[in-house]
Amino acid sequence: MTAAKLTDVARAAGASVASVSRVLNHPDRVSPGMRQRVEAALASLDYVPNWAARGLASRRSRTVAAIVPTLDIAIFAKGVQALQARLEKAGYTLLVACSEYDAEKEAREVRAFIERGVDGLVLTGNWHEPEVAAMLEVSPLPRVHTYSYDQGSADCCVGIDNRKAMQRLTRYLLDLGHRRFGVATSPQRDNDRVSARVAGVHDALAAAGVPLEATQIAEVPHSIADGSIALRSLLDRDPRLTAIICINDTLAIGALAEARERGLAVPDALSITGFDDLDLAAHMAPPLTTVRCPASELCTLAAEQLLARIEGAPTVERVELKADLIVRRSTAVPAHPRTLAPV
Amino acid sequence: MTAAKLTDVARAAGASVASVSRVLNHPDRVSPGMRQRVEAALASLDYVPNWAARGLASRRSRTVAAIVPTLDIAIFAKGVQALQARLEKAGYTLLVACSEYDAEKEAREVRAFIERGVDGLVLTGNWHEPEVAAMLEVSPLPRVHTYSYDQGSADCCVGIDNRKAMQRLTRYLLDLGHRRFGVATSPQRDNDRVSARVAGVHDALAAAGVPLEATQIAEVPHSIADGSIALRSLLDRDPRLTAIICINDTLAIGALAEARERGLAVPDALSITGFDDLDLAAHMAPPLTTVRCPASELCTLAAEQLLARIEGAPTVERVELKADLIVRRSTAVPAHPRTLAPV
DNA sequence: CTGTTAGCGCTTTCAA
DNA sequence: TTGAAAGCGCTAACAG
Repeated sequence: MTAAKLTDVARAAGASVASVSRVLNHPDRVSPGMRQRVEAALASLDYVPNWAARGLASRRSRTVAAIVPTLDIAIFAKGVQALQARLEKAGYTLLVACSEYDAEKEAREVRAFIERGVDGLVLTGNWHEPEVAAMLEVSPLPRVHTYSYDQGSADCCVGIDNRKAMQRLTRYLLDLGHRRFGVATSPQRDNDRVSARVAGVHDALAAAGVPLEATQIAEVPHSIADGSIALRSLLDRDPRLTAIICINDTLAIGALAEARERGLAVPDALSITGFDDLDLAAHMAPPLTTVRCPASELCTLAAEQLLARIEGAPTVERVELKADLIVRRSTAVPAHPRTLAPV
Repeated sequence: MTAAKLTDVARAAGASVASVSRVLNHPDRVSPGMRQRVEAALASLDYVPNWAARGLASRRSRTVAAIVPTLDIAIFAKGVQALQARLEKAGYTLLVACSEYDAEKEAREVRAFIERGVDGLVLTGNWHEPEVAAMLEVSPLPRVHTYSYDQGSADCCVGIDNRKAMQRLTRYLLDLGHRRFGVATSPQRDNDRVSARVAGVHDALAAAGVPLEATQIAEVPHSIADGSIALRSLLDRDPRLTAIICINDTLAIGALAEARERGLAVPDALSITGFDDLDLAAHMAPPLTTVRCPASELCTLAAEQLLARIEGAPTVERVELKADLIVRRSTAVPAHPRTLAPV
């Protein structure tokens, strides 16, 4: 027994395929009697629409694609989860791909999704290979950039102001009395979130007249272990550091582990901060001071913006979510604050 | 300028649409000269195939769907990541949905994906709503069940033997001298991985003649905080517990945090174990004793099995991966071992 | 090796 | 309100 198609339903209901199609897509344009007969036939035949045929005829796929760097970082996994949930509610399905922080791979994936005929695209960050913009120029597609808010973005973006948030965090550390900082970061290249965060540190430090040498910055990959490595190299270069700013919680967790390993008490001997506020952050030993990146809300909003655009909303909205500073117990007044003029 | 279609390319290349289609799909069945001309035309026209049309005509979507409970648990996010990577390599795209541990929602999603015309389905676990089997009976679809290995499964499954692994872990604890256990688990209902793990604990304990009352089992939801709650209720009911078996690392991390909160030294005063071996596990304080669930390998393999089945491999393979016990520093000999006959 | 052609299953004018 | 019919863009017989 092969799957029933529209003609079968039409025959069973004593109607035309057009009418059946109508009760499926525009039930209001059909008389109640007809609707009833057709619905009965639909049900009795276990009718299942063919997506490809529908897509071909209607030139819409009811599919949205998201490209994130990786799903192996909770903040993105959580975002995809939220995206999927919201999109599903609207009858859309979500395609996912990972760029692995490779701008060229991202561009290839964008191309593949365009071919694939998706109705919309969710991208991570505002910076992409120029080729991406070019492709989207040729086949204009509703799209939204997520996670970072960029006032100047030509497209719709919903995210946080990473730079500002990091300025705030740095200032908090400065206020605590810290003057010797180390920063542990993932590669800044092609990553506007990360580079904005590092810029935020520079901003705040420069404003306070506190120097930050190149040797006080460790750029490492993305794993927890890399956080440990970063702390190690930072401390090896300058054991007098009193505060380590990690550009995300993952790195911070690694740094915390390394500090423990070295017998360095956090926060008494060393303050460590993260960024993102993963569920984990609150459960570390000690609980991590960090900045909350509201991934779920952010992506839910992004999905809504995208949906609106797909259904024809003309405006390009840029939405900034706030990124609160969450002070917990991984930060404190430095053990031996150098006596300096207040900032 | 609207997108070029096959007929345009054919005209430009002075060939028939069939030939163009051939160089696209079966380049080997075409003469080199023809291929060259067509490829030139393809390139000069920036030809992009229409996925829906292709799917409709070929009755294949080159799309695979995966349903996982959530992406908010690293082990699943990592699996989806691996799935996507392997599938992408084979020219397939991945659709993702989350069941949120709701068997009925999972069934609805299966239905939606069948409608959607996916070529294959990746499911989590071996247990599903009966309706799922029924639907897959009606529209037979290559599918693979992941994470748990079940000898008796009628379908292809690739996973670990959760029960056996947990028996092993429990025996290890028993050998250490523990006799008073608590187990922290997520809901067992509709979840064969979890229930198998709990069964494994029962097996090993029963074999050793060590009792496990209902009060020694705390069933909580899935978050880290729930792990803390579980430990709290377990200890409140019986402060003499010396070992807490958490059915996954997430719960264990919560338990660890709670132990710390209560001033209970791990492992000296209390041993705690996890399951999964998330990246995190090794970086906890103390590093977590756990069982490794090789999510990436597992899902890569699952993707390959599925691909093989889609391309026509007839056999149903069941693949068991080994789940190693990873002993770290969250477990030790109990502080006050009761003197009992050796197990 | 190449071209002709008949669909794939559905949506959507256009008439009735 | 309903139906007939013309595609949507592509693949895969089939014939040459």
